[in-house]
This record gives sequence, C-alpha cells and structure tokens, in this order.
Amino acid sequence: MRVVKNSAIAKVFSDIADLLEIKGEIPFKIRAYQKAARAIDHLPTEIEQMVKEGGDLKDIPGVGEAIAKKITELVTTGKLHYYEELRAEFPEGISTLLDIPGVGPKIAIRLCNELGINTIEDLEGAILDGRVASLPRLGDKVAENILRQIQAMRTKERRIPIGEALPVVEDIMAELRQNPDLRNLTPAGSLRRFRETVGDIDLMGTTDDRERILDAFVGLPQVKEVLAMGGTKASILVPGDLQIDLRLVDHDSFGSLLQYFTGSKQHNIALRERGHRQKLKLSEYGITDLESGVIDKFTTEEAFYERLGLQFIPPELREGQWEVERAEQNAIPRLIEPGDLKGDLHLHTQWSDGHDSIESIALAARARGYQYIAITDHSAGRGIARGLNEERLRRQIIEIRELNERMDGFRILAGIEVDIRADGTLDLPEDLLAELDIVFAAVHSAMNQEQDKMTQRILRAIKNPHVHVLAHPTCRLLGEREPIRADLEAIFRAAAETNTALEINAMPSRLDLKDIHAFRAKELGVKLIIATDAHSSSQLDLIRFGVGVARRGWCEAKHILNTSPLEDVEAFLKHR
DNA sequence: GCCGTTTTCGGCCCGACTGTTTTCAGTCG
Repeated sequence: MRVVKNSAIAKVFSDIADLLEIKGEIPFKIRAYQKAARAIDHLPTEIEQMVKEGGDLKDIPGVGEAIAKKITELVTTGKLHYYEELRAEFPEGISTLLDIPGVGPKIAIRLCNELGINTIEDLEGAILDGRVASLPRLGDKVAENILRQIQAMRTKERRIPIGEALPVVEDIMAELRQNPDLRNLTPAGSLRRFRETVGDIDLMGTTDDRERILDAFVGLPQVKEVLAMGGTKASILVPGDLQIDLRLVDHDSFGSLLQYFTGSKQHNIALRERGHRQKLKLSEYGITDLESGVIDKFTTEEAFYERLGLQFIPPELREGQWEVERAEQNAIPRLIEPGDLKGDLHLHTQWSDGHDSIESIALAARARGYQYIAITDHSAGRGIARGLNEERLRRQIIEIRELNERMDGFRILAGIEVDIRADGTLDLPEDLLAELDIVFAAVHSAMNQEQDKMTQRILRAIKNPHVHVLAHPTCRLLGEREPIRADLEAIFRAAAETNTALEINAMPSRLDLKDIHAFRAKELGVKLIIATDAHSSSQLDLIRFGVGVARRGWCEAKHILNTSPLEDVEAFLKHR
C-alpha cells in the first residue's frame, strides 16, 4: 500500500467538486463532495490507518457508500478512475479559474468554451483586449471586477498566523473599549475559533452611537488605510496587511449575529439542517418557527443554542464534524482553560539560547500563579544554540537545586531539551539524563529523512527510559517548514504504551502538535503537555496559543499533565 | 452523493449583493 495522506485525499475530492461544478452537475452532489473533502481534511485519524484496520469509512460525516468506495480505491491503488475520467473532460487548469473571486462555474465554463481560456493569464489578456466584455450577459463591469480580483490575488493571497493577528486585534479592541458607548465587542470568524491562521478579521459590537464608534475605529493610530466606511460597518487595513472589519449590529440580535459570523460555515450548515428537521429556520437574525412564523431574536449565543435544545458549543469546536451531535447528547466536555495550568515545563534561559536567568523566569512564572516550572535548555548537539555540555549541565543542576531552597511553595524542575540524533540516540549520556527531573527529546537536524527512518529514529527516542516528553513532534514551522515525514499513528501508540508525554508546543510559529493530532493522541491515551518553549519571561504569555490548540483538539484538563499538582507530575515522571 | 425523532425516497442552509435585468442568474460568505 502506498502512502496517501488525508490532505491529498481531501484535495482529490475537492477537485472533483470543482469539476462537477463546471460540468453543471446538481448542486447537492457537488456539496456532498465538498463536505466529504472538508471532513477528511479535518479528520484526526489517518484514513490509511482506518482502511488498514478495516474501520468503517462511512463513520466519517458526509461519507457514504459511493465516496467510501472511491476512498478505498484511492488508498489501495493510489489512483481514482472516476477522477481521471472527469479530469480528461476538461482542459487542464480550468478549475484554477474558480479561485478568482467573482468567477464561478458558469462563467468559467463559458470562458473556456467560447474563448478557449483555461489559465488566469489567458483570462487577463482576454479582459484587456475586450473579448470578455463582449460576451452576451457579461459586460464591462463584470470584466473590470474580475481583472481587479486577479490583481488583488497577486498582491495578497496569504492567511496570517494567529500569533501575528491576535495581539494586533487585541490592541485595537482595548482602544475601542475605552469608549463607553461600545458594548459586546467580540472578534468573530476563524480568530474566535482559534484557527492557526486567519484571513480577514471580523469584530462585532453593539452601540447606541454607531457613527461615533466607527469614526473612532477608522481614526485609530494603527490604521494604514480605510478600505470602506458605511453606516454600520467599516474596514481598515493595519500594518502586516491585516484587514479588520468592525460591524455594529442591533443589540437584540447580537447573539445570533455573533453565532452566524463565528461560523464555521460547515457548522452553521449542520445547525440549519438540523433546525430544518425541527421546522425551524435559522439565520443571522434569529430563529423562525416555520409553523407560526414567529421569529425569536437572541442577545446571547448561549440563548441561541439553548433554543435549539443544544448544549453550548465553544467556538473552537465549531467545525461541522461531530460537535452538533455531541451537543445534542449533552456530551460537549468542559475544555481546558488557561487557568487550569499549574506550570510551564519547557523553558530556555541564558544558559543556552534564552534571554533571562533561571531565577527571573522562575519569579515571573510564580507571579503568574504557577506552582512549578522546568528549565529545559538545549543540549550541546545544537551548536548554534550554545547548548549545554555535560559539565555545564551539572553546574546548572546545582544552581537549580540551590534556587529551590529559596523558592517558597514553588518548584523548579531540572531538565533538558536533548537532541535526538539522526540514528535515534541522544546526545547526552544516560547517567546524566537520569539525574534530571524531566527530559524533553526533540529532532533538530536531519529533518529530511525518509518516513521509515524518521519514524524509527523517534520511536527509539520515545522508548528510551530516560525520555519523558517528545517536544514539538512534527517540527513544522507554520508557513515556513513542512512537518517531518513520520508515522504519527505509530508514534502516538508508542507514546501511550511507554507513558511518554507529547508536547503541544504553544509557540505560535509551531503549534505542534496541532489540533487534530492532539485529538488523536489524546484518544489513544497519550498524556499531553502544553508548554511555551519560551526563550524569555515575556513569552510565558504564549501559553494561551497552546491552550487554543488543545481546545480545538477537544482536550480537557485531565488530558494535560501540567494541569496536575506538582506531586502528580513528579509521580508521572518517576513512573517511567 | 448523503441521509433519516415525518422519510430507504425525496428532500437537501440562508440571505445579500450585483449586474444587466423586464423577473432573475450568478456569486459569495
């Protein structure tokens, strides 16, 4: 069996949906493929694994008889006959036209059939020489709009990491909140759902004086450009090319509007389909009883979900997968919250590549209300990081033991982030590792190894009895470096078996494990640790990004080791 | 193509905007 990743399978079905759209198939069939594609892309388990174990693909929401068969064909043969045939019906590349906002299937097929256009470059030429505007039922304005969208796509086609967007948005919200007329100011959309990257930001609020608030918004010092300004909404561009919209809405329907604009689209569709069966019509304005025609408005989201007979669904879970069903059964867990964490276990200091002393980072952690931390500087294997050799590590351990005598009611664990060499051995001797309270192991080099070799390398480290935690397991850097190739399922199983914890690294550039991986690991019984990997005291705040990932992965406090008191953490570490 | 607390057949989320219209199709979020 060849390796076919979920993302690749999802891509095939989403391509099929595009082609069916161009072909003019019935919309419901198209939607079925789109829905299946999204569900597969967001699936915590590798499909390959499910097929191998004889799992039922029809358990995936939106996957039925026909698509299950196609998935099986794709995974076992690496090809899909149906897809190949469909592709052969159209010129290569035609579906890229659908990426242009304003170009849908109807226009795409006409451009292709009547003008022989199948690339964005062709289209641009045809607009400039007037051929597009001359087509019946298209005109100058349509052509102009498409051209503008093409040019906009070239300058800006990037989702922004949440770590960049959130601080900017919070600054802006803090300034707006100084105006007492503004109430209920809340971000919506993917930022509120805590996706790892966000597009445009939607802020929502209510007020009795819209004009004044919108004036204040477009007059903020951060504003680089005002993109739009109307009676209820304004759009600004701030440095970093982040677009932020402020939408001022009626107070009495704030709840349903916030719910609507928070999404995800799939979640809202799932809710509306369910509402349909209850003879209810859901929209951003409220819930209409189709029999009486009466519309209920909602000032809070809580009331909106309650009206549907559903438990409240936290925004992080609103992905249109299982959350609606779970809410029906009152089975949405209490997700982990930042206040549940009792310590940060992955920290760097001046001893390697960090900025602060052990003492100052410990004091900062204690000031946050933590009960313990672990100091985990790099081992010497990483030349660039001024890693610790044996002698310096021994000195650091002594310093930590001494500091602990002065730290009342707070404990510093002595640890290391030891390098996993290309062959899976560690770059510090085992007798020294045995003296430490906690050992993180991590891959920092030879990241291009083949999947089998990389998997064996990591498994060897996990099975090493001195290793307590695997740090940033996939080594990805968001938008910069692809994850290493490794069999995560095998790694999760080995971690569960050996009681090795896996890290949810909260550094916004990493977020590693990511949401669906955290979900799967947790499901297999792996203990998780949320840690910042902070290189200075101020970075302790980054922990919330890890909490966001864990929440998206349906994690509760009990799944996260560092929500436990010190005694339990120590018991876990000694158990290895 | 999927799916079922009306259904294994007959439905399938909802509203807004825009342009080229004469009553609406196409696209978007």
